[in-house]
Amino acid sequence: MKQPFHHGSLKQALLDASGTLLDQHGPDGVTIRAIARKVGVSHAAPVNHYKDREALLTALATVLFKDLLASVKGKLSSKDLPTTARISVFAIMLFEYAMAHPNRYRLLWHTGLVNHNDPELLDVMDQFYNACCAEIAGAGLCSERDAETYAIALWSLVHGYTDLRLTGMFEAKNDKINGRPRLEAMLDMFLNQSRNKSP
Amino acid sequence: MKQPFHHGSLKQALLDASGTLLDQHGPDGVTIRAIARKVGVSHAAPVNHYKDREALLTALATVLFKDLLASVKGKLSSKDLPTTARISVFAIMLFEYAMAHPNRYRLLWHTGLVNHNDPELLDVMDQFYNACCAEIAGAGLCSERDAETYAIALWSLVHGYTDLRLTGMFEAKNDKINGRPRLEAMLDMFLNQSRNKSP
DNA sequence: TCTATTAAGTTGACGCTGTCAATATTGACA
DNA sequence: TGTCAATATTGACAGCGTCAACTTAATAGA
Repeated sequence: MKQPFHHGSLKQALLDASGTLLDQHGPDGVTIRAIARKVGVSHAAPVNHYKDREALLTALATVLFKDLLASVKGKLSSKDLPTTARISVFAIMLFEYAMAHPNRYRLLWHTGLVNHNDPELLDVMDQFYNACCAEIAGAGLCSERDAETYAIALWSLVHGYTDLRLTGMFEAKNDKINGRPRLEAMLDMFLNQSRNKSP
Repeated sequence: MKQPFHHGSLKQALLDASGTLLDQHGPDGVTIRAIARKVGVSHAAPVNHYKDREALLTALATVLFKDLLASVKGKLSSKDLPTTARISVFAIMLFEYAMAHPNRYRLLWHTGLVNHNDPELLDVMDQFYNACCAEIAGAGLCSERDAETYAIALWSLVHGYTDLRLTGMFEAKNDKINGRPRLEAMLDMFLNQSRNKSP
């Protein structure tokens, strides 16, 4: 019963191995054959659990996104933070995740490898978006009418900076002020300016 | 003299074919062998002009980036616009370029295919960054000390929204307000808030 | 003008990839 | 025990990037 079939829980093992390969060798290193080798199974075994490489990487991206969302939500619910600080935490956690696990963050948005129309992935991304909107709405930084635009702007700002930075942008320049300090300065700008606005 | 060698100007022909393939089939469709077929040359001919696939795609990305920069600069110098409008033009042109040529925009930032440490590409990206900074500095929306942060924030905002949108984000939702109108609303927010700030 | 040199293009091979069809094995259930 | 379906293996195929060996062509020097 423990090992109901030949391998047992190959599906999960494939996901685990994929995650390791992703961290070590980047998205391009996560090949079906490499995964199979790592798990110690023949090169065609994975097809029984995932239709093709895209399906496997989409599943991996979904798991990673879920983890990220969970840890963000966890951190936000555990601490009792002022509303604008909550937004910063949200943004900074995203950025720090990407810096700690660049290849994971790259996979999440890799259109060539991941199917962003997959319902499961779409669902967790939607939850992420809603969490972002909730933070903005809760902060009361803008009119309710503008909340959605505001939330998208925040997400775009963080994702844009993160993505640019992962390509190496700004690295050659003032790298002591770039990175997280730069992000915090941008958030400061973004949030403080809003506070100066009358409701 | 016109055709100094077998093919003549194979190097340029390879670039042209790559551009067409990119538009039609996306970055993954731009394979060395497909390019060679399109030009009508053997599969190993390109190696005489580009060390490997990465070198070829990096050259293509450099050309595309140069074109984009030129058209942005052209538009900005031709019209006599108020300073904040100039920033919007800058941002909107970037976004519209990506919407008109999604695969080109994807290639520009595709870390797996393009070498973002290439000096030529680095140079044109630097020019782009400097142009962005110049617009911000010229607008006088913030203290000189904050200009760099402001410029990076603007670029991050536009790139982030563009990139998220290219993955299909926000498409299922209110798609009449998303896209360019949403970007304009975000820019409005971003710029107007700054104007309310005392100097 | 003839020849030597070198750049440019061809051919064929290698190992890698994803995917599929055919086959073998295993566990579960009747 | 015997059947069946799920699961894994094997082998094949086409496509890919890249390299080495070879052929062709254009230029440079005598």
